[in-house]
Amino acid sequence: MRSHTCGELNKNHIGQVVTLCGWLDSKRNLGGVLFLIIRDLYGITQIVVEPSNKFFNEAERIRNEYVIKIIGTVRMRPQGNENKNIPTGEIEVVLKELYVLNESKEPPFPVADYINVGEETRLKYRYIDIRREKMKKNLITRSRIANVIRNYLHSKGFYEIETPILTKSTPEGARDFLVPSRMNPGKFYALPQSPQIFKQLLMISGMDRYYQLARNFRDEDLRSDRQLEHTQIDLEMSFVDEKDVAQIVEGLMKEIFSSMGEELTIPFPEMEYEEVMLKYGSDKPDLRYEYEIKEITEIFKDTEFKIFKQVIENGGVIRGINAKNVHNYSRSEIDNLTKILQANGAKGLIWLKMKNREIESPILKFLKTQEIEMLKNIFEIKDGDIVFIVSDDKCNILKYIGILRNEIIKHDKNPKKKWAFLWVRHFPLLDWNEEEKRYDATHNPFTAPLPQELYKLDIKEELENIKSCQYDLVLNGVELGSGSIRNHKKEIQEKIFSLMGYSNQQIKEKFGTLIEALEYGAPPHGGIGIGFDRLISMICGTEDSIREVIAFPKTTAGICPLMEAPSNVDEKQLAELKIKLEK
RNA sequence: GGGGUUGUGGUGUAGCCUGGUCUAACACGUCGCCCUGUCAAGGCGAAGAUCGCGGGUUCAAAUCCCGUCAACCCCGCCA
Repeated sequence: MRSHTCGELNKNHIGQVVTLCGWLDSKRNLGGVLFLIIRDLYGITQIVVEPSNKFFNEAERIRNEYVIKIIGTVRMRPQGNENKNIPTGEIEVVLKELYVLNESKEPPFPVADYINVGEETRLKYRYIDIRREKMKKNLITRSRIANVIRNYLHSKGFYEIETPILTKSTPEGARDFLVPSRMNPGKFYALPQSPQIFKQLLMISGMDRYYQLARNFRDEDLRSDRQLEHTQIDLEMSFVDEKDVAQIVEGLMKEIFSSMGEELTIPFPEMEYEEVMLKYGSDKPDLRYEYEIKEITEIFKDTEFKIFKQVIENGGVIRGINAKNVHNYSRSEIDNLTKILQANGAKGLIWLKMKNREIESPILKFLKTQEIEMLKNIFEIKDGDIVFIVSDDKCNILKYIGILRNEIIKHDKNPKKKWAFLWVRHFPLLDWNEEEKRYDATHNPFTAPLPQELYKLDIKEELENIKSCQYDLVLNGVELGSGSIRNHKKEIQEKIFSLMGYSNQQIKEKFGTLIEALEYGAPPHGGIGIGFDRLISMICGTEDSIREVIAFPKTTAGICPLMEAPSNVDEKQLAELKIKLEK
């Protein structure tokens, strides 16, 4: 139907008669001469219509977004009239024939990137929104990266294996989406929260290396970085340890970023969970920035400042961060910071400034010269720096310091790195759930304890101290992926389930298949799931919103304004499912 | 489940705090006319909004109050 796309013509095509198809992007009628700009996925091309042209009247009539086909001759633009901003800017096509393939109503918003449009309108007319450059670019990037992932993993011996969408409800973390079964009235399929059990079964099958760009479903409230369904780079490998998995993931990330023209250094830095919490107050610190937390409890062991004194007497700690001199914090900004911390349970926030070589602080009168000197040393305070200090018990302080560091980062516009990857390793295996009076798996119940920590499974006091083979991949302060070496021994897996409060009966009902499979020669195995939407949104720079890299996302209320889903269904459909709706 | 922000022609915003001057402003888009080298074309003109919806306060409500709906952000939740 067409000889070329709207993005490829240049001076090498001069003299050729070409056929282009696309949408009318804009029309500039100068009275005597008429310019039509035709657009398709690949670009835009200028069409010239002279008044003598028999299609002039027809060309004047067409409106934006009409679908047209044109035949014309490529020629050089007159000197001085080239448009350097577009690839086809040195040529234009002189119209010979014009066909309107379809008309269009006036679009609800102009198809132009520089026009701001509310998200709701964009989603309702997503098919028009996607005609715009940004959305087009994001979706193409997404597809290209998916291709890079597939090629890379295949080159490393992985096979993509599809797992069921209609499957069984398993008590993982989130609420399941349920699908009633017509052939088995009263019973339900669940949509998978992740292919976790299937991929472990595939390892037991001997598939050795599995991956899938898998859709995961979770019936929980949405956020800018959360949808009801999301895509995950899901992979699992047999006969591996943590290093083997890390190597594959690092190679994969390097390949992905390199395809976008970004060079990554591998291996990525790694930190123990305990260390990262102590240093950054978060299990997903943004390491594009350097701000490090310092322990200063010892400095104040003889302090006269009441609050610190009390904290220390109660076994608490005092920690602080030098926010440097990157931002001049106003009084109201400090107040605001204090409020944020107080909202999270902190008693307050102490600051310390060095201005013209003099230390300023609301608690200056309580500070001894010796203490000030020690603070200067430990925080390496330079003129203009501001230091923030919080104090509380050992547990709460981690939270405050994490919040504090994030707030400091918000005021710093100059990251030291563009991409800061980090492995956080050896998360605790179990977490006491006071409400339910049982242990939760901190990440995933299939995670194996570190081999040297296995003995602690039998010691009640040690249960919360068991370190696991759980690792998270963090990028720029975002939890990008999470994985572990799994339990391949039935006895250990059963023990962990029972610590999580499941009776033998329940274990059999909920996880029977996996437990049984573990008895038939399950190899040591492990893997990871990486958030594909988040990865793409970071690469596309869409400010944390994964909706910008998903063709047809849902609103925060879980509604698709385009399809108007969810919707009512016929009585007949319900009757077939033996379901009655109560009014 | 809780908190916050927002809702004004087709689109994006101003006006709201401090009610009257709002007969609702601006930009883009749309429509008409003019214009032979534009390219986010330009000039002149026009149409287009009962200010999300419902109630209340008031002589008077886009503006204040209550309720409600929707969108967005956050907490809870999301191994």
